[in-house]
Amino acid sequence: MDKPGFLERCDVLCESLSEEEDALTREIVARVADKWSLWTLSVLAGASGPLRFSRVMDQVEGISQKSLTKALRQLERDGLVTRKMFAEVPPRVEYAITPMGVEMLEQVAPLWTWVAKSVGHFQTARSQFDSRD
Amino acid sequence: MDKPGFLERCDVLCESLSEEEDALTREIVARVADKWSLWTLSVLAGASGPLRFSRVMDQVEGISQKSLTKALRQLERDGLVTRKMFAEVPPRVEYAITPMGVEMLEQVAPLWTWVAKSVGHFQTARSQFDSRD
DNA sequence: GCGTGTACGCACCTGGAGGTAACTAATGGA
DNA sequence: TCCATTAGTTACCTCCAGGTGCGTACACGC
Repeated sequence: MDKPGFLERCDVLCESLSEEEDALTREIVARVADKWSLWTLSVLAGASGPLRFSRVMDQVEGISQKSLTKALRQLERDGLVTRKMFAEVPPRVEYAITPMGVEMLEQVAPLWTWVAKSVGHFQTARSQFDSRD
Repeated sequence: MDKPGFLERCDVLCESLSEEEDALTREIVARVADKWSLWTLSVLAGASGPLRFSRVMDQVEGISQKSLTKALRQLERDGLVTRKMFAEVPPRVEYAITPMGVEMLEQVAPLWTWVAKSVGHFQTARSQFDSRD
């Protein structure tokens, strides 16, 4: 079996990263699979401009206030989203995606579409496995 | 802000999936971020052939027996890995990556390398955020 | 006889993710 | 006067990932 392109590229890259950088890389990649982060980001990407907290919450169906707050904070901390507070009452806060956030989504898209396209393969693989003794 | 390519493609794809297929898609994507699954898969990809359980465990540094068993079972169930048992004592079991597993890694590679390449951006974004009042 | 090696399964423990519900502060409308 | 609104925060609870450690079956070399 040949060493696939994945390893050729990644081994080299990973060796050049410090332990701290490696941990951060894993953390960022992990965010892709987070239940809410990517969904939240894609809602902001799909909007025609900044969105208020409650507008985001409407579109990310099923999310709780607490989880949305947390997801947005993390995205903001990683520079994928901006947060703008207005000194009004009732409070108004607007969130927008950054160029970095857009770039991130673009990187995830091929993987996502491949999985969605291959969903049938996974279903049959699973049912085959499950119907064994 | 323009609707990025991610959504153009994914919205269409996601609408054509049943609720069950959509859940499965999310589950598979989540596996990418799993602490051990992808690492395990890449070890099998990098080997020149099938590997015994303990050989995999040597290379996936820090994993526990329990977690490796679980990761391999999931990968097998999803058709990304094959498991061959030999009726010997002491027991021998060999794991190998499937073509589907290789394909999966190839899809993940660009994302991973992009993140690793961008790790500096994330570091500065975080330290900026953290040094605010 | 006795330790060694193998690929687990099982029981127990811990931390973190994530849900619900209640509280907040100031304003404008009924 | 009373109430809804908004973007949180906090307390409380549950679930699950994942770690540790132990048991196991049996052939082999010493």
